[in-house]
Amino acid sequence: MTALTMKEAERRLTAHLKSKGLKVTRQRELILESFLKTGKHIGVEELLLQVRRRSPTIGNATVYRTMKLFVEAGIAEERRFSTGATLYEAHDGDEHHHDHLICTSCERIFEFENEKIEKLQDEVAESHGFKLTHHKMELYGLCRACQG
Amino acid sequence: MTALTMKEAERRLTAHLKSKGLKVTRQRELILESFLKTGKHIGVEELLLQVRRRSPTIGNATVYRTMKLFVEAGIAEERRFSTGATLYEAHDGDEHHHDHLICTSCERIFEFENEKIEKLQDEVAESHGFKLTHHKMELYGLCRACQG
DNA sequence: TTGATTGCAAATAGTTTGCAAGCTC
DNA sequence: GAGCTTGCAAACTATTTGCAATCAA
Repeated sequence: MTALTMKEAERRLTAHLKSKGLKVTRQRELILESFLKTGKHIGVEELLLQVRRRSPTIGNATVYRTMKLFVEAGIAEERRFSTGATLYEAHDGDEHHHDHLICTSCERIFEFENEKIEKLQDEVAESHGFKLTHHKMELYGLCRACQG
Repeated sequence: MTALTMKEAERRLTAHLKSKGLKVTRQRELILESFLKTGKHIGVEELLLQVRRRSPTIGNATVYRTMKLFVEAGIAEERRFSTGATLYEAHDGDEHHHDHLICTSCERIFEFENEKIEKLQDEVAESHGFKLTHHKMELYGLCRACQG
């Protein structure tokens, strides 16, 4: 899984902004940096805290708006797990899709890839006449550490 | 996929209530009836409308509380699709789990079962040391009718 | 009777929106 | 300078909670 680099992310962002007549702002760059730095599955609240360390007056609306922009720009993906709040993760953009294992006790989230499952999903979709665009698979249970 | 009958649902509900020292009330029975009658994937708001036709003063909090109870009693399952609000569906309770195909255009939801996928999921979980309790799989795309 | 339950209203969590002031191009 | 953006506060949506009155066992 190739990680999304800052360089590549900036490229996508500026391209997207330009194509929409939007602007590069200090806030957008700050949020992008914090977002990429903080790794997997970050929520708006946590991201806001990160960003405010460097720019204390930033508003939460800005972060919400910016994360949507990142999704449109192909930088971030939105995830809504059972736990309520929306989390974002960096969108690497290669063909390898990954899914999630979620511990219902400690709430930690692990990732996995499985090509066989992906293939079966395609088959299922096809047999129902569906043209698939994306999917979500989440396995819930107890992780090793929480099985006591 | 055996449908959940009213009789079976009532049995599960009274059993659950008894085991917890809770009570059978008019509201709980009304909500149960409306819930089972209305078929797949109903949200609290819609359910509330149904129930209020027969008992106009029922409060939404009661419906929320009752649906949680139904989940605990093994009568209902909670589903959070990408579309925001939580939907409930009847929990048949046999071993066959089903997943969803969701049309991103008309928002219709189709169901499917696939044992091979389930088996692979178990393998994945095991290889990560997880003890699985449940899962969610949603395939998004265009249904036959929406492919033009 | 007694404790669970209800309806209501107020509270909360997460997110969105309106707007005047401030930036970016 | 034009118009996009921001921060703030208020609005909104979905859900939860406190509480006095009511109901089931």
